Amino acid sequence: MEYKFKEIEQKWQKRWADNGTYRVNEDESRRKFYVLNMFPYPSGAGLHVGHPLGYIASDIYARYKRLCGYNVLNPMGYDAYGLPAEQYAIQTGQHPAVTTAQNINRYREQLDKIGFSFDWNREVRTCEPGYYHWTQWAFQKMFNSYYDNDLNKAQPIADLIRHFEQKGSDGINAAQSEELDFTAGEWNSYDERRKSDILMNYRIAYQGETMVNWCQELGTVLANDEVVEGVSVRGGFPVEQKKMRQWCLRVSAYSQRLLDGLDTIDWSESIKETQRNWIGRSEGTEMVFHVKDSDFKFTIFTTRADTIFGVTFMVLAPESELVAALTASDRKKEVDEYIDKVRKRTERERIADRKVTGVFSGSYAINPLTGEDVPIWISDYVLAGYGTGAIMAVPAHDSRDYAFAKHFGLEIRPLIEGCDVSEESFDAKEGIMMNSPRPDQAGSAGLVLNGLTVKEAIAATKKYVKEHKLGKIKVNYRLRDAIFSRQRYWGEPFPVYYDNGIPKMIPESCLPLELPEIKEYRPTATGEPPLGHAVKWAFDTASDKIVDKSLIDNKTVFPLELNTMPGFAGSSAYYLRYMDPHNGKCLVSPEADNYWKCVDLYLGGSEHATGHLIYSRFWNKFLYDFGYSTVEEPFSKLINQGMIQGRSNFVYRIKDTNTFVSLGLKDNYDTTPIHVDVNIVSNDILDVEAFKAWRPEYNTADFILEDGKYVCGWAVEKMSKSMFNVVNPDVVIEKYGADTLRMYEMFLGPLEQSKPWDTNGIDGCHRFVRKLWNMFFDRNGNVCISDEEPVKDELKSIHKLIRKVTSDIEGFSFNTSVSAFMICVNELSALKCNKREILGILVRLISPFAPHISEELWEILGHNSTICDSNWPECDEKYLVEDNITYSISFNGKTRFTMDFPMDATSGQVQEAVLANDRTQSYIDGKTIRKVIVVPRKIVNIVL
RNA sequence: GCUCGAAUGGUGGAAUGGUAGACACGAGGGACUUAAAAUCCCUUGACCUUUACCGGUUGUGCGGGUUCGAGUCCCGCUUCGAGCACCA
Repeated sequence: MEYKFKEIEQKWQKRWADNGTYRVNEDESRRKFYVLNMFPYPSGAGLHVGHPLGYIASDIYARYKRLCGYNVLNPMGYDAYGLPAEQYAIQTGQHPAVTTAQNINRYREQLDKIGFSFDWNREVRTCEPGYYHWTQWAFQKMFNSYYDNDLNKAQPIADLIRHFEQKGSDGINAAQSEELDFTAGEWNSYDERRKSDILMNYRIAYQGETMVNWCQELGTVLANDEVVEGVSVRGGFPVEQKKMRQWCLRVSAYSQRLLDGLDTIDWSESIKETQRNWIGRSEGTEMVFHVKDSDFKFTIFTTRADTIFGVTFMVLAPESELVAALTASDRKKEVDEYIDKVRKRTERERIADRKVTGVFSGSYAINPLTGEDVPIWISDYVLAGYGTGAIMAVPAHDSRDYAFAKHFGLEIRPLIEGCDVSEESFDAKEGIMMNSPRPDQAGSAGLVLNGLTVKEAIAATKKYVKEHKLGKIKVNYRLRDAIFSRQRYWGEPFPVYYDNGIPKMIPESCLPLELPEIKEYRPTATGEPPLGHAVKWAFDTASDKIVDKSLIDNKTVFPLELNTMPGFAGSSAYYLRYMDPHNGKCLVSPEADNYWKCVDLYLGGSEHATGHLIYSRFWNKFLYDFGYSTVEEPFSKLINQGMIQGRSNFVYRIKDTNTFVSLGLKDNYDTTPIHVDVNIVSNDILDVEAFKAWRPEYNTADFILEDGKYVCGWAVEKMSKSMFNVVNPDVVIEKYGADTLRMYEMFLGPLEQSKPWDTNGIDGCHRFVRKLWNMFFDRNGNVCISDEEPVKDELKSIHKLIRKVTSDIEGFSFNTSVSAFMICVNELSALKCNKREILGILVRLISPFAPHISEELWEILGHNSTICDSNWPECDEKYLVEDNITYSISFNGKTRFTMDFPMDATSGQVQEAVLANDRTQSYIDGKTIRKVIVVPRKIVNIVL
């Protein structure tokens, strides 16, 4: 009988949907397993063949786990807020909600054809009020919390306020933007605005002044990669560095926990390393420097306290608040000019163009150990955002300080024996220290490091600094707080209103605050974000939501926050929402959360290593602190599937003609390669007629063929429209069916590796699927299943497969499973096996990979229930015992001959006493064999 | 510059330290067929030897090392890819 994949696949997809086969509920009597894919942003281009790779892999795992008896949660949804829909709206006026819904429908159509076991009943969309309710809720919780460094967790801000009222800032060890110092009396005397400002210093979601790339013309903040040479990429408008009040999340408070958590989860080492890098923990010393002839003092951060005797100048970041205080009056003009110049440059430009620049402030600091005067400079190689924005410069042992010193002719004082600093600095943290001032010298202050190793010297200096109260040991992190405001329309509105300019939360009972309709998606004429167009919304909603309408009498200021949240807001806790997606009372019920706990297997691209995967870990830790999430790390195992790249095809046009020459002959001509649509090329052979019809200009094209064919060239490139190398899964399914597509995507190569989509190999997988199908039918197309007892070889073949596929799936080695299926089907076909028992095992093993055909064949085998409700076959090792085992006998390292030794069928042991033990040395025959090395189940080398 | 990966036939890729190249594609040959499609069988790393069978040499980016035995482990390179990058 013919394998009609289209009918079979439609039949089963319909049946699964009608019967709710993949609906899942919390069931305390069964073990749970939570499989999750990073949900997609539904783009207008639809899915290409690379998108489903991870979904297929996770679906295989989910189906496998289900057959193993687990209650599997395998949900899918959409990250629906995003820039493309908004930009499309600006161009066309089409509401982003409309385009997004269209795109989602298209995605769903495409996904449904692939035969996933998603529980669509649990779908979430981040742009729906029922969903973003909980994004807004979490934001409010963060606003109402601070991070207690002693307890190492987030706490209600009310506790902090109570502390301020009773004791002021004394005894507070909280994550903060800057160090504040006030008494209870002072706090109680502050007005509301002052109190609000102070609390912002501690809140986990806070408003802060941050440096941003501001584009006046576009009316928005731009990311660094949207700015080139001081102008916006889009439009070419000038961009300036500007301090702006923005909502931020105090992610940095969680730095240490984010770092420690990495040791508890099963992620790839490379992605953990990326995150460690991003968090950037560095342990060092903060030291206080007094300013000469002044009461002023400032703090620097260094990891090389040992180099204190090599300090020959200090450097401040241009943005540092210290600059104004430390600039001498006669240097003010030059300093101002320098600062002005620096301000115009974006951070990116600063990094790209590393010319040494700087200016002398006119002030001197006093080295706390030697009492020496040290000139204070200002330069943009010091960053305001890291450490204290000020450094002690040791040109001999830091390459950046070295470059600066060389450029401005400052002293370079080496501290390590035998190092040569005439050409470059000696940065390595190794060697023996020298050049400390002698103990009897003025300024030695009793610390002599000479003769110590760098490591010892760092420790000694730290100890000294601590004992003499010159500073303290400090851990710094590179991780910055996340800027959480966007001047956009298509995002979650902030549940925030302003009362005389003081931000306040809309009552929780009034959430969600819904996004209004607007007519114009650009910023307003007055420079407000797009939501500024929704004047009525901004006032009326506020008055609806806030009981006291008298709060909004001042109509010169919008009472609602007009910024929206960034893309990562909605994707930070969606895995929790899937557990209980329709709950209107809370993000997730404690019962559901307690059952599903965390994601057991998370699949997604590695491009989210420093974005989503940090933010959602932070978000979850925050929720965990308040008991809203039961597990501290949300994703216990992470697999990063590789990207599927495009495989482009080229034709070669002879210059200035309309003649195209085949690949093998192109070197005889002067040709230009031209991308050709991969859909009219098959196995690199061009469909010449389709090519002529492709574009009008090729209508009259001539061809120089080889062997009667036009052979195209190829290259691996990103899959994109402009390369004409996009392959749509629908087209593949139309031609081969979903089961073949699924098999082939897995067969293509290791899951975590990037690889090009090469349509050439798909025939092999299709052939395999058909071969499987044909095993169930005789020559006349009638079902031909036998109830005879399986023979030994059949049992052996199928149990080998059980063992292989089980371990492959557990190890995410899906490509080798597909090979194993092919081998097994070939073996069984050769044996003309049509035994019901064997085939039943076979289709169950294949079902996670090719669910439709498996269901159909399962039915043909006479089962009433779906294959999803069957169980995973178990391997019985007794069928795998070899009859005999071959040993190679080596002589001086060369294989001389091989011998077969019989094996005991029940014990699996070799029936030769002399070979009974593993890896033993034995003497077989006093004359010739000296040593026997036994490798179990494999080969035995007998060295003569 | 730093960190992490990777390197195996014409191609995608297999190989708990134990017969390298499974499986698949492509290619070549053959069977069936009026023909095509489909299907099936054989060959397929390179080189040498042989009429043929048999047999041999060499071979996993490069150079060393450990081992009876290395694609695999260790040391030192080369190249490619990814990420971070003035982080004191």
